[in-house]
Amino acid sequence: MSQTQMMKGIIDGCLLAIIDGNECYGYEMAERLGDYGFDAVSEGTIYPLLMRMQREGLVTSVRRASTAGPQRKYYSLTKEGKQALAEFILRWQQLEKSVNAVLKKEME
Amino acid sequence: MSQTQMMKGIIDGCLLAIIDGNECYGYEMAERLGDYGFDAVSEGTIYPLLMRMQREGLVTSVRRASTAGPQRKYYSLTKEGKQALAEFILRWQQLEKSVNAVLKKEME
DNA sequence: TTTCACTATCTTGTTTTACAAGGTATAGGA
DNA sequence: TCCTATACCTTGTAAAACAAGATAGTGAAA
Repeated sequence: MSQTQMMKGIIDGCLLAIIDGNECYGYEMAERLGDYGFDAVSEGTIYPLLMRMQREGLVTSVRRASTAGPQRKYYSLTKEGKQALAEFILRWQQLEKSVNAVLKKEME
Repeated sequence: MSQTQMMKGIIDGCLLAIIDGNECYGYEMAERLGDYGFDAVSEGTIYPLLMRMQREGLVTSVRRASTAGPQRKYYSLTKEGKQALAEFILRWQQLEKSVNAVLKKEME
């Protein structure tokens, strides 16, 4: 069991939350997740995820010049994306509750 | 994003916790997870997981007769299994902290 | 001036996960 | 006798997360 495996499906929601807070681009999202305490999330994970979420209509993107390198692709949430984020939060809270219930009940 | 995807890698740890609490068999673990608030976890998920964990030396099993059906396969944790459980708990707590940090910081 | 480090995106191929669906078999009750 | 609940397992599928590496722009040091 790696940290990796526990991440599945959760990064999506966290990306939505970050984008909702403020228009953001992939490279920065990876850094931010690191700041929040996640194991370094690889770009090979983030970019395909962002592209999938765009395909699904949860986010839109615009390219903008950077002062320090190639163009950035800034993402924003659509109405569907905001909805998906709200649903993610509910599911996360339910999951948190369930796992903690198992750990608490079984660990004493 | 389905509930499913958020589960990845977490069921393992919960099964270890359940087994640690008390010797248990697969069919019952599925029921218990349901009781703890998880979406019904399919047997197609649980049995392969248990077999993998046995292959990895985290659990051992013994067959015992049941009063109400075919033989049950009771699982117990090995020393390695207890170790894996302890590691899971740490990783879970770290994950919980990180996700909540993202949600809190970005949602205000 | 060329080379290095950092910034930034994307692709390919692999491993693993979770599951749906279905198979097998035992026991007890209607 | 047949149904339901109990109990285990297998096969095939879709998707997730990543490692590794390709591509390219910028600026600063050497």
